[in-house]
Amino acid sequence: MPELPEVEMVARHLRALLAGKTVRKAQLLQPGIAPEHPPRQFAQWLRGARVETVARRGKHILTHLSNGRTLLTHLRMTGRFLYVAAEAELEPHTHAVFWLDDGQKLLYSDVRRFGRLQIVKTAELDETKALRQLAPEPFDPAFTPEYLFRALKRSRQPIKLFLLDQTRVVGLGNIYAAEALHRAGINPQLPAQQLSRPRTDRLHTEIVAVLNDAIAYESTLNTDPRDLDASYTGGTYESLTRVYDRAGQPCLTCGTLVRRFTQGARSTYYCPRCQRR
DNA sequence: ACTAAAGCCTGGCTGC
DNA sequence: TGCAGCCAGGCTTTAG
Repeated sequence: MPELPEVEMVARHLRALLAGKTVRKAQLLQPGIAPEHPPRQFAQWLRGARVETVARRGKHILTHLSNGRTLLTHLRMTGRFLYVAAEAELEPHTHAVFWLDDGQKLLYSDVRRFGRLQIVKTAELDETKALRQLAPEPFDPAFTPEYLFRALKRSRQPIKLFLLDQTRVVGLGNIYAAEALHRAGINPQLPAQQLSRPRTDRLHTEIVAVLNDAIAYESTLNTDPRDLDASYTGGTYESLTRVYDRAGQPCLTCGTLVRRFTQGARSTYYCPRCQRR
């Protein structure tokens, strides 16, 4: 389940693999993953386009093309790219194929078809629905403790749900939201607007730190750009998790048993001792 | 304006 | 053994 650090790794690897290369031909096999475009239109916009660079915004991957368009990708839960020889068999659940001018092809595969591809004019990127509402990047100077405090004050939601809302904070998913709250010693049920200013500063620090730690860790572990999906299927972030998916096991800080409960229809993990309201 | 919940999907696991 | 039923969860859409 790629969150910001895993998407960052995929974007970096795609950049290394694709920058300067030309898409000879593209094919959309499963139109449902690109609902904005007819498959032929999708293929036409990519054919002959050179990849200028690959960037990331939140959990979206932005592949900038020489024709003034950008391929927007969101992997959601199980989306992944594979970089294989042009004559290689297609992986199961391959929904799009991009033949490159280096004798390789890029596959987009997604078992559950939650992920989405979209092609937009690069000049209109910031106005697209997918990106328009997003909060500042956690590593951007605009993401300050003041920003976070003001956003928290406007919400009565439990803070865990607040952290998952990409219009307030970008990049956290279920795993890193739980980890950031654990590191900051905050109970996931606390109403967002009740977080004090000092604890907001601490939370801000831990959000940035947990994402940075994950990126640093995955960077050392996954150095081959061709391992495009190893960063989130190879058991990387699990090594960083101190509460996520550890219900019934001792908290790594204090030994109290980690608890799990359902919040917003998904599992929240926390330590009842370290994370008081 | 805000929050809550349903729906999208399918593989893997559990329990009968 | 086989199979029904549940679970995983990011995001959009719909309902309240």
